[in-house]
Amino acid sequence: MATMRKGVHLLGEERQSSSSVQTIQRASAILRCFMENDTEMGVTILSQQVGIHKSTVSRLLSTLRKEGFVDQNPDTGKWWLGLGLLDLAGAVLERMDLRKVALIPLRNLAAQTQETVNITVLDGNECVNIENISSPKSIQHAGRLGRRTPLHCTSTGKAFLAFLTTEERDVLLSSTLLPCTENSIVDRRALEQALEHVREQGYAITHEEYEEGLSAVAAPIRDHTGRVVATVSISGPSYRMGPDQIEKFVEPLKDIAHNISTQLGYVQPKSDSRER
Amino acid sequence: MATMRKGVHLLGEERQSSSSVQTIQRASAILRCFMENDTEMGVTILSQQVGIHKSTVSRLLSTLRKEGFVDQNPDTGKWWLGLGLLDLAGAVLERMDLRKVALIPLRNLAAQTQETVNITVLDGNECVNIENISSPKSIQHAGRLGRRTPLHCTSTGKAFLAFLTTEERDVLLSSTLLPCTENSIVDRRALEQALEHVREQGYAITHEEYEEGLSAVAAPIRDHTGRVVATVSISGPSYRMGPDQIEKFVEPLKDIAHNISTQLGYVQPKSDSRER
DNA sequence: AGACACAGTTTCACTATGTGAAACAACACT
DNA sequence: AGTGTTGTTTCACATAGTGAAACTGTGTCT
Repeated sequence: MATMRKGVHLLGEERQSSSSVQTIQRASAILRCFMENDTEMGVTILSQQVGIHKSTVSRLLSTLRKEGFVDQNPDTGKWWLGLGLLDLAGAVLERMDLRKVALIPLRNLAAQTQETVNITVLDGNECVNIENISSPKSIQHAGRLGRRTPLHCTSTGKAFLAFLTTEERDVLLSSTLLPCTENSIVDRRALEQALEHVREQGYAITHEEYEEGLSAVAAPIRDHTGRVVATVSISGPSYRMGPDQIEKFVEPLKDIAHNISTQLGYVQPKSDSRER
Repeated sequence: MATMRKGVHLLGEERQSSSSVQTIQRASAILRCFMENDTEMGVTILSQQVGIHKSTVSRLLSTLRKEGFVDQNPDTGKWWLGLGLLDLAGAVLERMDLRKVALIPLRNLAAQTQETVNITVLDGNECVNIENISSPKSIQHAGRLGRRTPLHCTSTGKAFLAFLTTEERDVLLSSTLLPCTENSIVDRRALEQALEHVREQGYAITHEEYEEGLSAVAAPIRDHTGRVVATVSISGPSYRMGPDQIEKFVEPLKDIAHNISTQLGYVQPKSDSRER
């Protein structure tokens, strides 16, 4: 009673189906906490934020440091994510031939358009950025490695969704579509219509559906099985991405998507009168 | 007695100074195991490689998946590092202003030299690659994000070592210098001499000290305190990096290192007769 | 200086948490 | 059907992880 174990039982918080290891969940929560706050943090603050006793946080951090997942600033004593993470991420990236294949055409596209160019893949119901070449201009869409975006209100997301089966879409869009801006499509029916349009055109456009002032075009990349495995996108501030400008971007974008697809072994099906 | 807990006590394997959390060590070992083997792996193989019971490995993996650290190939059922790692790595990279500042000059350098260009920082007694622009040529030095290299036999390493205090060097070079090739400098005295040369020149060269056929030049980047916080390097196959070619690379390389340093707030100390 | 506040680490008793053996599934070849 | 191989789940057990409290270190008042 003097000792009342407060935070121990997380039973309340959605008991996982197949049993999970608490320590890893906690370590992960700490790492994620750094990401969310995007600053160095001390033990006490961390312990408050993640709801774990500070002595435990201290112990976890010191283990995570030994493993290279976090680092301690020798000046401030505060903690931050460690360079060991780069090593793991590098291994992930290395195994994606997609990335190697895309490198050269992507640089050309970036040079040509002077806007931010990204490659994304699908992970769960989000797009993940696996390659990012930022625009040289100072007003730019600042993408970054690993950044995740929702599917229903981004050009990349729509480029994925459009070429899935209806069943697959149903799974990915099972939760309600949250609006990100006032332009976001939140009605499932309207979305299906938009996707039909994407299929016809072979690329997807968004104007300020995800973020005010941000516009983008994306085209699908297919592998040898014909599946859409990734997307290329060009994104930038809306005032530089008007209809006429987008017009200019579309052809090079589709070309590059097709070029990369071909290198991945994709062969366009013998066209039945039009491209499909 | 029927149950004989075999692998439980790791006490033997170097008991950590301040107590460590076993579960995290194990999870980390699994992640690292993927990196070392550089392939998808099944539960059984993994359990053999890291010396943990397969049921435990299975449980750890399923937790790691929930946290996005690993992923299971739906076709093969085998495991591999997860895209969630990119997210964390992206956060690490994002906080390095160094990287933002270096971006444009680096691309120019890469375009100009047509060889692989890297930026590294120091982590423990290794260099870590935080930015890599690969050469467009098909025979190239393939750097990658997060890759670690030793200090004593790389141009980047020497560019760091040369500008540390003797005490700092003593710490970093406390273990014996292992030869990587027959050109590697393994004698501490000889290394000091080489470093003196680096200080005079303001850049470091290695010819096949780290890997047969690989040559590189590196220059130090300093921050506002004057400390060497990173290096830029150009690396490629030795046959394209002869003395005359290196000669051509040196000036642009030093320029860019200086350019980046200046952007980080470095002001060259009022030169006492020569640059120092 | 001395006293106080705050932040991080270590100790220690306690038991909840993670563990491994074994049973159970789920495939893949014969 | 039968046998081997690989992954998951169950379950009893005790180890490994936990949190309270004590301790250490550092900064900041008056």
